Amino acid sequence: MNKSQIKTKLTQHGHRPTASRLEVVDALLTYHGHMTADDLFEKMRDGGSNVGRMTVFRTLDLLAEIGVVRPTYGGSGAAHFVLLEDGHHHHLVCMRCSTTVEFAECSFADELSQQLANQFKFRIEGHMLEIYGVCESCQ
Amino acid sequence: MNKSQIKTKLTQHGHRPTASRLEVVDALLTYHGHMTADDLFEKMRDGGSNVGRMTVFRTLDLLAEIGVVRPTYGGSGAAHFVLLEDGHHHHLVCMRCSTTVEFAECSFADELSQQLANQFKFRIEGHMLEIYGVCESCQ
DNA sequence: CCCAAATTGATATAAAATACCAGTATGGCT
DNA sequence: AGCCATACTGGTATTTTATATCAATTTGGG
Repeated sequence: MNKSQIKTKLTQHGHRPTASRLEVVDALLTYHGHMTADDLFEKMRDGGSNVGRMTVFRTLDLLAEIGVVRPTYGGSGAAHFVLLEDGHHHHLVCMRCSTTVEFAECSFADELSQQLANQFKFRIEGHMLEIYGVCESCQ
Repeated sequence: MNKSQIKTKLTQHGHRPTASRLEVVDALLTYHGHMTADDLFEKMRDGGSNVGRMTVFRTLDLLAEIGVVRPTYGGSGAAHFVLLEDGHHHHLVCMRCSTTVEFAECSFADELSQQLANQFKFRIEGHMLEIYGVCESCQ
């Protein structure tokens, strides 16, 4: 998912692709997610941006609402946001040190998606597969 | 995963299955997860328990470390803990209102697990599949 | 039974998220 | 183009959530 696709998605959902919001999107794409709202805010500020902290929080919430990012809990007391490229994201996370590595392979089947959509009357838009384990250095 | 299995798992990892910890486990099993640490603490307190807030937090962290529960972010500012029955958990969550429904079907393949374990040198112990969408009443 | 080590829980502190609100920018409208 | 209602912004204050600290207590091995 690139910037212009996200911009379109904002518009489609009735939200304005304002300069501030697009700065947040740029920062997300640059740092490739997996950061807390405050981390992102600080990176942006350090990079010369004037976007306020509140706007970063609100924009991330908004992006979560339209399926661009998804908050996860890394065990650090703050939500981490991951970018849902093409609507999904998969990673391996260490149960001890929270080290996280992403991977592309996905075994989520279309038929399961369809079945769940029918059964629970949800419109399905994406998914995240999070695998837990213990990394090499924590074993 | 029942109480005695969790008790065994605590011992195996070198932790004591103390009365306080087992009270937390009982509460988790009773309310079937999907609660914040404070929610659980209050339920326990209301139920007559004298276990302290800190112990609830610490026990949940401990249980997360040994793979019994997993924190997720429900968009409420606090981590929600889900019980990983048999090491895994699958649910559908609404991107608008955060309504969550669980389901049993799982398409996570053993071969993918093996492949990831080899590739990243992780010892894999469980997973969570979180599917995003919009629920019937939010559509 | 005793002791070292683990655990507990109250309080204090820090960190994260939200509420609020006045000011600003935006898009639709004439 | 200019006006207006509405969306958005960003600072500060507040609330909520999580962690650190530490004395007291409990636990299991010897």
